[in-house]
Amino acid sequence: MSHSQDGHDHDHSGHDHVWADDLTKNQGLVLGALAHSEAPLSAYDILDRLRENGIKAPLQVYRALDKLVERGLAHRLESLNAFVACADEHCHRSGLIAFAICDGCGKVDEFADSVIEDRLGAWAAGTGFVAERTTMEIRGKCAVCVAG
Amino acid sequence: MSHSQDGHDHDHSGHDHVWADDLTKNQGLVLGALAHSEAPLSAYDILDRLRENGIKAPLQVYRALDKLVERGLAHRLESLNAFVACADEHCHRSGLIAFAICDGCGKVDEFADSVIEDRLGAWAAGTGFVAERTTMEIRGKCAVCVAG
DNA sequence: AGTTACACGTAACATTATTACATTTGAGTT
DNA sequence: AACTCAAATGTAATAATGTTACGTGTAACT
Repeated sequence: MSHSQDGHDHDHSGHDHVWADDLTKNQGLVLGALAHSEAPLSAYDILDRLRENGIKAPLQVYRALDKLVERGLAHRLESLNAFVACADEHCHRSGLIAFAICDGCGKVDEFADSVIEDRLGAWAAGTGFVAERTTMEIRGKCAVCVAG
Repeated sequence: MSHSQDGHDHDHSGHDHVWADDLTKNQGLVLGALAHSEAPLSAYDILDRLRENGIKAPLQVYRALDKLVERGLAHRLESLNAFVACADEHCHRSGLIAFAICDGCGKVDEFADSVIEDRLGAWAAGTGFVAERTTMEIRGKCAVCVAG
């Protein structure tokens, strides 16, 4: 069994990046699937890609995704009901992240904007609303798809 | 049959507001259901509330919702897979709208912020991304629920 | 009447997500 | 080593959300 839970995996594939050394087997598989995909994957997309790795039920995928999202290693795209690996190599994302999702090619661009964050903070301060999680998704076409 | 398609409805209920005079029967029913609800409703919530009005299948609800959202009379909350009536009386919402969703009481606050809109516009201009639709949803607790 | 566009009705189905319950694993403790 | 607790896993069944396909009704226009 490669990709074991003990963290002694020797990166046999030659190009897999080790994102974190304490992922469980299922979490590693799911994050791997996301990282190798150009576009976001639905939980069932992931399930289908990991059947040969022993993943058999949706719940296994959803549980892994929960943990990955919780740790910021993956993100959920609400407007797509799909998931992506975090684009930030070291996952030091400060706060609010915005996603630009191309409806042409499916690629997702991830960016942060502190001004927007401040603006939302100001609104929250004014109304007494306590924000716990905010999602921001722009749907449209990327430059490449607009040109083509 | 009240709420007929011909627009001659006389507001028999005494407190229903006429949002637009050219809604079809199903659209009127769906918008009415949303407008009378404190919290967002899922398509199936709406379906259940309108069974006695002759609505029998999900598709009838989804079709009406599509039109209402298209016209800005209702909004879809992606992070909830649910819908709300537009809070703006005259539906003159300029552009981007943000939603603050209270996970305590379920109420949704709707607001616009031109600075955020400008910021996103600047990002789009910089990358060549053409935005068609953007969703922004803050999940958390409203002042009332934080206090309680 | 013929044609077109749009809304509607109905059934079947596809996709996304969760509940319930049993089992295994790993880490720390005695 | 045996004990124990928390976390992760395995599996089946089911719930919730959304769509496809196909036929009908209705009003406007020609």
